[in-house]
Amino acid sequence: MTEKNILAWFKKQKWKPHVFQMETWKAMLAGYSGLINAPTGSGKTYSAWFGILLEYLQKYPDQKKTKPGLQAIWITPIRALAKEIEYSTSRSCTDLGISFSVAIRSGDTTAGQKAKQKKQMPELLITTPESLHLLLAQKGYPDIFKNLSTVVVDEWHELIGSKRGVQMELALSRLKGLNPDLKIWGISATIGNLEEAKDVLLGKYESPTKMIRAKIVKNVQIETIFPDVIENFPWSGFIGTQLLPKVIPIIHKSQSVLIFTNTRSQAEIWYQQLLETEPDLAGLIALHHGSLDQNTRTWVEDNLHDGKLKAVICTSSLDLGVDFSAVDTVIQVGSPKGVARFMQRAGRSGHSPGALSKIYFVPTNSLEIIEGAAMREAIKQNVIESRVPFIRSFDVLVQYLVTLAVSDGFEPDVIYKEIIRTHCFATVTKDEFLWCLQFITNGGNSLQAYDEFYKVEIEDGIYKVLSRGVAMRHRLSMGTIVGDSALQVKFLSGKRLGSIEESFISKLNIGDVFWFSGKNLEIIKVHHMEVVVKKSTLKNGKIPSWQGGRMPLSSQLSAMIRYKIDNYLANKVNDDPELNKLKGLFELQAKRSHLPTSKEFLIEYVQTKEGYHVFMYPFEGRFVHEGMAAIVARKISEIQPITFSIAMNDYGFELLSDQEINIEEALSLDLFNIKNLEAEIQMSVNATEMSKRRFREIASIAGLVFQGYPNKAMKTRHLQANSQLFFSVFEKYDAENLLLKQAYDEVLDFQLEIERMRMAYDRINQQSIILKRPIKPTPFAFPIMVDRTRSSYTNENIQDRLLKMKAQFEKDS
DNA sequence: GACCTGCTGCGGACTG
Repeated sequence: MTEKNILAWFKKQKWKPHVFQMETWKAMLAGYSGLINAPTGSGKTYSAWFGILLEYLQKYPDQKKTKPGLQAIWITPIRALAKEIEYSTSRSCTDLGISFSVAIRSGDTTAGQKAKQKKQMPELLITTPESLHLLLAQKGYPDIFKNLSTVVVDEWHELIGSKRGVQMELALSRLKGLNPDLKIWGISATIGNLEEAKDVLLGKYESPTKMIRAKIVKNVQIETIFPDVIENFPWSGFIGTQLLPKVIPIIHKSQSVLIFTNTRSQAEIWYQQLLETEPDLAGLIALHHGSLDQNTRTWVEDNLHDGKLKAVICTSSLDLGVDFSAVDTVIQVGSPKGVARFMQRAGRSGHSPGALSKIYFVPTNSLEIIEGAAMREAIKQNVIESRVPFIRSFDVLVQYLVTLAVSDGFEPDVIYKEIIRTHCFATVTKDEFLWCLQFITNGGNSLQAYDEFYKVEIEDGIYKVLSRGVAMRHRLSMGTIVGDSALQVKFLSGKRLGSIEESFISKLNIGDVFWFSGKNLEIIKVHHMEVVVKKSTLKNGKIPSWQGGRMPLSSQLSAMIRYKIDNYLANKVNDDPELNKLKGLFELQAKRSHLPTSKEFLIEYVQTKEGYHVFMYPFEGRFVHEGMAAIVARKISEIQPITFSIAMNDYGFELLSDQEINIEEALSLDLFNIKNLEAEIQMSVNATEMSKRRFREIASIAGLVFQGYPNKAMKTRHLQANSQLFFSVFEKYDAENLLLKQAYDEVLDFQLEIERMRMAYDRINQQSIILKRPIKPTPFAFPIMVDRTRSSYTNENIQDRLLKMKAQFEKDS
């Protein structure tokens, strides 16, 4: 059995291996580590898989007699993908007559299967980052990995920008420590920082590395769905069902459609309205998002795979995963927020190499139409976002150290040398590492009085967990994904439908009806984190919303939007029907105020019956705007005592006050000349409050708070309260706590996007400021104003209201 | 006059 046989097999399959695949095999056989960059549907799995197989055949030509144990590990970020990899790898073994066993190890793996694996590991183990760490927490784990020669990390672009990526780096550092010859291969879709992605994955070792790029062009065609009359299209809003009548014919003429929405509630709304307008589609369309029960989701995936569904309305839950070859059309509803995401979604259709991926873009408000043109330009210019890797994530490090202590225990010196070879922990000093050791042995400076934090003990210099209880709890809470605890929705029969948030259900009573999982449901009772429901015959129910993550518009896409406005102003509208369509709106913006070129920075000052508004439009995504708005507000309040309420969206922000604002004077202060951005932020933003919220995740990953046993989730407010308690204790007694510092750093890096803010300030300082005083709010301003009124029940506004009431009271008396 | 925001991912095994 040689390479020849494999090539012959390919021939039999009528499949000619691509150059990049052969390149990969060669590099793997020559002992390289590396990163493969290939689009989905190009055969990237086989590129790495046959490398593994060929090496195995070379090492053990007589494979039928030898049982060398675990040869390779294949990491996938989601379980659904594991099944697909298992299918294609084991099928090719059967076809080729090679004795090479393949098995999955994930949360789905039964105890029996695990026991079997323990006796005899397969040659290829397909697993997740979390399950790999669980293996590292087993007694005698080095034995499992002793013959391991290759680790493949699939979809590395998905992991690199998250703490799961950090977890991966740590596991690899250990495996590399056990076996210095270990080869590591990543597979990644195109991202802006591929070279960095490779370096982060492979760590700092001497071994030779290679980047392999499949030069396969993915043709993406974007078609924006327009309203007939732009004048009737709303200026704000994010649901977009106005255009539903135009989406229906697309569904009918397609074989199978994926409709991506940005939020779970939006998916529910679209599903509901689609059924209402087109009852014939009942049974042919389905819903898929992260809060639906796993069984429902699997059913949808299977039927989509088999081509039995005409359309599925989904969220990012179907961004990744199984190959849905039946899908020939993709629709994106609302802003795609970023180029990479949009490309990923577009790629879910037209799966064969070289095939055209067509994606329809359905804008949900007028201004958003421009994003269709911006996206087309980004793809033309090949502009794509980077995924920034985490650094110095001490929460993950602390968890990892306990993991190793749960197994056979570890020697600190050995592990320190390994972790500083990772990208994430390269700058960790000996002292910082000692801090981590202390933290896991006695809780650090402030928790020494509580023995529950004496998790790890030292025996002959080896750090070990001796308590079975600590070990069990640790195994249960491994991983870096901290979910929001939610209530389970169930029928009386016990059938699960999915989960919704406490805050939503608390607004309803027994007997009320809500729409969820594509059904109208009546509440029978709520107890023990469960909502028991029955089907309702009522037509209308409230639709739940979930407090998920908020994704800002990417800076690449923002830049393209500014560029497209320039194009419009320069009359270069030929390639983009979007710009033609926006003519009326842009003319109104120019008439009432001004349409800024990319060399201009527009500020609008408007008086309405609500008060005095200042609008600014950096077009830099809502996170940056949040920070900028706070800084501008503070600077203005230095010249006149004034309070503002602040609102923002992805295009700009608003400061509103009931007092007149001396905007000229404020501008003369050089509002945007920032010398020390970090200091400005500290003075303007309530960083402590933001960090406190951020700390919940860190406390959970670091094992400070226990999330509860499976299926017995703790209430969100308990978790929140516990982590806040630790936060306050550390603030008071342990200011040097590395986890505390990490919370502050994460707020600056991810919540306020400080680097991006810095670039935005640099740009604004190059621009000329255009101040306009429109009589009425402009098309740019309107969506931001609406955003503010919508959130009028936040604490901040209650405070405002109280103040107003107080003022009123003073006036009356 | 325009309004139904807020994603995804994972998950015990030891001892008798």
